[in-house]
Formats: sequence, C-alpha cells, structure tokens
Amino acid sequence: MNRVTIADVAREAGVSTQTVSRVINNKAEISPSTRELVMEVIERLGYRPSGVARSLATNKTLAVGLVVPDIANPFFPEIARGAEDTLRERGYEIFLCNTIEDPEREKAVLSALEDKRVDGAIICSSRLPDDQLFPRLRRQQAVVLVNRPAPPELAGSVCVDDASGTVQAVQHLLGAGREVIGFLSGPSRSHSARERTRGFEQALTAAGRRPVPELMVPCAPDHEGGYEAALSLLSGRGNVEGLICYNDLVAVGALRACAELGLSVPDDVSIVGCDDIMIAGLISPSLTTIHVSKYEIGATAARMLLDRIEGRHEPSEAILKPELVVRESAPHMTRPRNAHGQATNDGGR
Amino acid sequence: MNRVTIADVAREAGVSTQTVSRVINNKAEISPSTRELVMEVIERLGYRPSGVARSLATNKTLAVGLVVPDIANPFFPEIARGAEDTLRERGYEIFLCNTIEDPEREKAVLSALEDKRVDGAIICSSRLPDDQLFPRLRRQQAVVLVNRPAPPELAGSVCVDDASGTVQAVQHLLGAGREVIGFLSGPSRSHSARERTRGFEQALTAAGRRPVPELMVPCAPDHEGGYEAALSLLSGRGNVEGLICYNDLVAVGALRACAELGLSVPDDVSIVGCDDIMIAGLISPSLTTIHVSKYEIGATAARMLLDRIEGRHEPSEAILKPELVVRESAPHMTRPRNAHGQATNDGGR
DNA sequence: ACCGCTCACGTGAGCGGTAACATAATAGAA
DNA sequence: TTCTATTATGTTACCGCTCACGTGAGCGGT
Repeated sequence: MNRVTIADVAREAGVSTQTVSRVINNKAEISPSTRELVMEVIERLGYRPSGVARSLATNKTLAVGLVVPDIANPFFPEIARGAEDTLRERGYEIFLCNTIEDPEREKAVLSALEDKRVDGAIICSSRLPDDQLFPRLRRQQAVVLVNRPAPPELAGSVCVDDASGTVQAVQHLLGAGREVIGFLSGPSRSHSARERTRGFEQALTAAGRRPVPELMVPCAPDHEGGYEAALSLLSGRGNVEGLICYNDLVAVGALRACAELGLSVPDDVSIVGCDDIMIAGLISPSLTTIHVSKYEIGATAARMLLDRIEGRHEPSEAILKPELVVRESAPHMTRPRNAHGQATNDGGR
Repeated sequence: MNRVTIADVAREAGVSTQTVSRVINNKAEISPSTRELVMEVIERLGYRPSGVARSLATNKTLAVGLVVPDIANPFFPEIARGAEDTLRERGYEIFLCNTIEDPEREKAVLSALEDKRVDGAIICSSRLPDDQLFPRLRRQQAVVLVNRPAPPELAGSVCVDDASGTVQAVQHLLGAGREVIGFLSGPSRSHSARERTRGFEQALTAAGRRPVPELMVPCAPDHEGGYEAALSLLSGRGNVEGLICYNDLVAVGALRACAELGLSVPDDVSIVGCDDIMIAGLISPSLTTIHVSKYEIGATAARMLLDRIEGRHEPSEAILKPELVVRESAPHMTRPRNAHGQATNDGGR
C-alpha cells in the first residue's frame, strides 16, 4: 500500500508542495488556474493528506478522547452520540475509551490519550479520587468532566443536579404515602452517588425524618448490583415501602428482587430509578425515574470542550436539571398494601 | 503547554536521542547503567513520547476505526466492548464512528479514518452497496466487516448465520402451531435483513408453505420502525399469528402495536425478536429471541483485524451460530386463542 | 602487537506535512 | 519610465521521532 504524498502531487502538477498545501487548505493566494490544475491532479491520484504529518506540523490532532466507565451501560451511548455529532461537525474524531469501572484502567487510558496527543478529552463519571484525577487533567490540552466538578482552570464540567433529582424522588414517595424509604446508592467512588446520597438525606431531613444508614446501601451500577442490594435490603426487614435506585439498571435488578421475594411493585413497594434509559419506559411495570437528557449532556460537554480547545474557558460549568417522570413503578397514589383488596395502612415508622 | 521532547530528555541525560529512543522501545543494546539514568530522567521530566511523531516515522498509528450505524442501538455497544478489550490489550486505540444509518456519513467517516491513517477498521453492518463499499475498503490498510461478507483480499468478515437464526424462529412458531407468520424485515439496505429474509422464505418453503410478500415488510431497525410496521401488518388482516422481527427493538415496537390493537402476546400473536439484547429478558412479556454473542463478534473481529494488520489474511471469515432463546413472547406451546381460560389446543404441526 | 569481533552509542537522513520568509512577476502610481 | 505595492509562487527549516549506518572502545586469540 504505497500512499500518494503531497510531493507526488506537486511533481505531477509541476508546482511546489507548498502550493499544493495551499490548495488543500483553501488559502486565498492561489490563482484559479493553478488551483484547478492541482485539484485535478489530487483527484486523479486519489491523494488524501496525512493527518499524522499534519498533526506533527501543526501540533493539533483533530482528535479527542471520550472516556466512559462502560459503553455497554445504556447511559453512555447517548452521551457519545451527542458528543460525536457535535465534534464531528467540526472535524474532530473520537477515541472511545472504556474504563470498565477500573481506576487503574482509567489511568491507563488517560496516559494513552496523552500519548496520542489528543486535543482534548471528555471524561465521564471518573472513578478516580481528586488527588489522582486532577494532576492527570493538567497533562491534557483541554478537558471536560461529566458528572464531576473540577477547578475551572483544570477542566470544564457538565453535571446533572443529582441531589435535586433525588430530592424530587424522595418527595414523590413521601407524597404518595411511603414512609420507609431505602436507597441503593451505587458505587461509592462515584461522585454522582455521593451527590444523590446527599440529596436523599437532605430531603428526608427537610421532611422531618431521620436518614437511617442501614437503609442506604451501595451497589454496583448495574442490574446485578441492584438485585443483590435490593435483596439484602428487602429481605432483612419487612417494612421498606419505597426504594430509590442509583440508576435504572439498578432499579431493574431491584424489580427482580421484589418479584423473587413475592413483593408487588408498586403495591408493596414503590421503586424509582434514575436516568430514564430507553428500557425504563418499556419494561413492566414501567419505571418511574429521574429523566436526564443524555444526548444533551454529550453535546454540551462537546461544545464546552471545543471552547476550551480554542482557549475560551468560560463558561466552565453547566448544570442540567433532571426531572421526575412518573410511571407505574411508583405512581402518585399508593394503593393498599399486603393486599388482596383490603387496605391496611400501617402508618409509617 | 510545552511538552517535553525526546531531545530534552537526551540533553538532560547527556546522551543522544537515539539512546533515549532505544530505552523507550526496550531495545537490547543498552547498558544497564545508561538505561537506568535515562529512565530516571524520563520519570523526572514526565516525558511521554509523541504518538504522532512516532506514527510519522514508523508508518503505524496504533489506532483503528470502529464504524457502527448507531452506538445507541444496544446491539453495538457490546461489540465495541469486545473489540476494545481485545485491541487495547495490544496497544491499539479506537476511533468510534457513528454513521447514523446514513450512507453519505458512512463514506465521510471512512474518508476521515483514511486521513487519520488508521492501521485498520472494523465496519459493522455497512449500509453501502458493494460497488461503493469495496473500492473504499481497498483504501484502508486492513478491514474486517461485521455482518457482511467480503472478498478475502479486501476484508475479513465476521457474520452471524442470519438465515439459520430465522429458520429456527420460523420452525419454532410453526411447531407451536402458528400458521400465518409475518416478518418485519428491517432496513432493506442491510445485508442481514436480506439474509434473514432468505432464511424466512426458505424455512416456509421447506415446511410446504408459500411465503406471502404482503406479510414481509421492511422497517427501520428501531422501536419506532417496529411499531409502525407491526401496526400496518396487524391492523389490515386479522389472521397473523406469529411475528418474526428484525431485531429486539423492532420486537418491542411490535409488542406496543399489539397492546394498542388489543392483541395479547403470546395468546393472540407470538413474537420473536433477534439479537437478545439486555432488555429482551427484562421486559414483559419477556422476549423469545435469537441470541447472538455480541461481545464475541467484537472480539473475533478485532482478532481478525490484528491478523490482517500483521499481514495474515487467514482465516478471512468467521460465522457465529445464533441460537433461539425461548421466553414468554413465543412459548413452545400455543395457548388458546380468543381465550378467557378455556384450552383449545390446536395441536401443532 | 595485530586483527577482528562485539557492544554501546552517536550521526544524518528521512517520515509528510506546514510556517515563515524570500522572490519573481505583474500592476498601478508618480 | 521608474519605483513600489500586490499577488502568486518557491525555499528552507522545522515538528518529534525512528531507521540504517558509522564509529570507537574493549576484548580475546594468535
């Protein structure tokens, strides 16, 4: 595979490589006749300029990294779409990097991106602690963090107001008469997890309840994690009436745990998910969940990254508001419990 | 952001750049003392070799492209994972390219990958006709096609035996006593779609039935497409008893159409999906579907691509066998139709 | 002491572009 | 006409690394 180079084109057209370069890059100072001639030769030879050589000369790669914990987690593909649509329009290509929830691998991919000299990176839901993450951000040309705040000089940040989402969920359950509410809080390394936990405690406190640590259990952010955590939470004590889950996958796992324990959703226990991934509206019972626009997260992060690449560091933060979507798994009104028709409200704590 | 170069390291260590290069690349002919010295300087200066410069010198980028119609389609993320896990292990980075089902965009991303001088590309479910696709393959260093055959000298190929999957589905429905079977055949540009159509017709013919063109309708490969196609297929005539769908998303759409038309699944109509994406087992009724290991597709394609990058063109084809997974939407036995409890077994084949 | 060999390292020339400056040709102004 | 802008093009030096050689020191054998 012998590639055509700019020198080949120049020779064939009887001009200097610089002239060819000017044609490719649409520089103004070229006579129409030369331009046409060069274009014709480029076409005929099937010449395409080498991005590699170009990058070396210009110190720009037109490539950015997209770091996600797991692209197979339905939360991230849409973010990727939003980011790619925005970036590709501007000529950027995207390196996809899965960290598979492993901090070591996250470090490794960040180094790899550094080696590739990407113009920037979007890092989603980093699992690295601040003191490990921040020094690495400094080594990148431009960074935007998703679901994680950062000092403006190090990185932009696109966050969902996680606490507010959880507050809405708690209020919804309380409003529906659920008194004892459990919380499957997700991976403890996750910033979102901590924020949602904060919102959970805050909402309970504001409503005059005391958060009970035993009712808040961390879990892997997937189907299995939700299943196991829900099982342990629901089987121990019989009084949990509502369950707020770290994400929709966790909620699906919780649904399965309920089925296995013979608990009816939503009659015995109401379940609220988070993220509103595609399946939330498709499963049965359909999932009440906290909707966030994932595509918008990706697009916003990409726009912010482009700004940073071009040296504009403002705005350095975007916060998207989540919104509760009420479906079957946690309706507005609670129906009778222990039920075969007869209501027996046991009245809370 | 002034990056440390190999020259900086060389100067600081008092050796030539070539010596530094030898250390980085673990060449043998270096004295232990020099190696240690250089390593120390590299560490101290935080030097990381530029992949760009390296690529220009070696004519290798350690980057490959992964082209998919839509990463938000749950079929593809797992393929991406399989490919990435395999490729990253060997030091390759992956450019993710969504074509959003648009042939023009597909051409554009292939050109972009060419410009980036990727070492190879995995192209999933290409929507380009052979006469447009093949010439473009020739311009890549190495290619593996997923869900599409190709001349061995142009590209490797990883396919699912689509026809066989559909045959299994048809036989299953026939065996359950379903006589009139519809087929939502997916995007007509898709090779898989044509193969599955072939399998559908073949299985019917083998069973002594004649395929009815009106019962085979193409559709977009998503939820919406399935909904619309199923609606038109089921509303016109009342006698469709079984529906085979291009993929699980289409099946979910069909499920919704049935619900809307007041048809019970599986009592009135049995539905079979394809791919066995995560949600297939989670929705209700759970989906009988044709399982294929998507991670394995990705991993296999990646291994084949690595082979091709290194010049080995054998084997140039892998065919993965799909397998029917029977769940609620199309059980082994058909229960009474138009039924409220009374069994009226119509007795199978 | 001489030769030849290996080992450890240095030297110079690219890889395929672009930036910055130099230069020839042409046009317009005095 | 002569001088100066202006326009269209060529020249040269990198960008940061690797490849293919070149070379000097040290060693053993005769």
